[in-house]
Amino acid sequence: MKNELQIYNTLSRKKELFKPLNSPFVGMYVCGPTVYGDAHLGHARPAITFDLIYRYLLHLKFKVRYVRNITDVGHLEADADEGEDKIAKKARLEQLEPMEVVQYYVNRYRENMKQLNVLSPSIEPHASGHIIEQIEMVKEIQKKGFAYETNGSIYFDVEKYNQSYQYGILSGRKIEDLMANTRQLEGQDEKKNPMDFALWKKAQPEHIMRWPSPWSDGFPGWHMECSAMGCKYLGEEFDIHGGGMDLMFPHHEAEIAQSQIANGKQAVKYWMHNNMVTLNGQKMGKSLGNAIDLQAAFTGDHLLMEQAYSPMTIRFFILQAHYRSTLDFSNKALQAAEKGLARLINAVVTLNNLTAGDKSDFNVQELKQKCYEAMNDDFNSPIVIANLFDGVKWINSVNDAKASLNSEDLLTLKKLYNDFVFEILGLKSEETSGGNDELINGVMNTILELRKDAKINKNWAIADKIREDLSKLNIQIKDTKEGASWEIKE
RNA sequence: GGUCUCGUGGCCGAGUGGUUAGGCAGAGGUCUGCAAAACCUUGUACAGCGGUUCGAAUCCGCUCGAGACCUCCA
Repeated sequence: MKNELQIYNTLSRKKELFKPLNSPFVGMYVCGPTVYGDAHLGHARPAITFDLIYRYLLHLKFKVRYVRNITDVGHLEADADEGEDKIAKKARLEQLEPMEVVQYYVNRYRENMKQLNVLSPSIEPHASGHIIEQIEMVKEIQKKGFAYETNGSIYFDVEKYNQSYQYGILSGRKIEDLMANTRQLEGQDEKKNPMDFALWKKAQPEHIMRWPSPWSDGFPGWHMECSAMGCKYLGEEFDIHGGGMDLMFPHHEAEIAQSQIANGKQAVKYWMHNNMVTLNGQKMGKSLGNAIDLQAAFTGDHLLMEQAYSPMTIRFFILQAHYRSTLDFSNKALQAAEKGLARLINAVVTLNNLTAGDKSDFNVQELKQKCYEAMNDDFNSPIVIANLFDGVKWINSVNDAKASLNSEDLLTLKKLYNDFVFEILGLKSEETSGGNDELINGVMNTILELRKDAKINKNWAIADKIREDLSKLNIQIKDTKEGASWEIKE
């Protein structure tokens, strides 16, 4: 039973057996970034979560089309500048073309993703490149009678929708509660009901990003893009739709309603939502002003950062928590992740140098089974990692000649770690600085030779001076049975 | 205010009605000329109060506390 993949479906609020609509093909759509600023630690969460899922599905030999959009139009500012697009606002402030801003942040986002070893999705569609598809979808909804026009803007009639379907099934909301609780915002007077959402917005004169439509020169409402692009690239029905929990309502709820009306069916089979990264227990978010940019985390250049943390440390840190739990950021936690990751990676290096013995002292098959069971249980990466650490003890004891593995088990173990550590968890060993520099390597080898001679001659003063002076340069000498090696410390 | 989630040892973080999570830190040890590094061993836990049960940290109720969504948000 646990040999089959179970996925927690937000829609049903329980784990379900994963059965793709058209196995072995899998369609997966994940809400991507709005490119009006740099990605922060919070953005790394869905990126890494769905990268893990993508990698595991590929590992299971599914043929996955993974679509992750770039939102470059359509998000309205909440407070000031009513109706002004986030991208357009940023552009005006910086005197740039909107698409220049988009390109700039897309490039930086991709660079961050690459650093985190996040695989590129199969398709990364821009919302601005799919205006026609969005307009067509709005037309369809209008034709079915679930949209109405006010002053050139089109709104979705939630109340009417709720008469035939259930608005709020994903987030567990009831329309009566929504009626009673939706806040009064500017511009609401165009709507029949406060909870109605915009499908198309007429652009104000100063609004730069605008497109012609049957109703007005304007831009699509921000829920439209995912419905339109998901449908275009994955079909009217597809397997997985992911995103942050904060998108559940209203964004995903609106998507469900739009697609239901436009296509006459539920678009998504499995809804998956990752939880938030928190800082001191509070959600990290751009608008909350407590976000730490990924770049700042990588360089340590931030008030809250005690040191720099490598992209792999960040990745490992995120994978050490289950994707549906909140994850609290702290220097202590990051430092723990950094050391734990080093231990794991070192063990893999050790493993690859091990030689087989005649007998096996460990049950490698059982370990392998446990790793797959953990992944099959709704992608439980923390359990996978815990299992891998159990194996680290084995690896080290074999390395210390305190135990042995026969050739078959050793081969299985090597494949297991290669598969899980690198392919599935997507970790990679980060080359220690200087390791590729021929000049430094040559100099260091000479120095270590001299120190070795000094030690043979019991000239401890020289040996220790070399060690201490190098240490001041953040070069750490490691004496082992096999001789000395060196490493540049952070 | 409404809806929902969570509360695990010094820190992060899994999980389960009865059996060691794991990592980091701390302590002890091996190695070493001494260190460091590495490796080994290892204690401390399930917010509080009731209830169900042979047995609950795990199920139910209440209390307290934290958070998310209801508005842009990963």
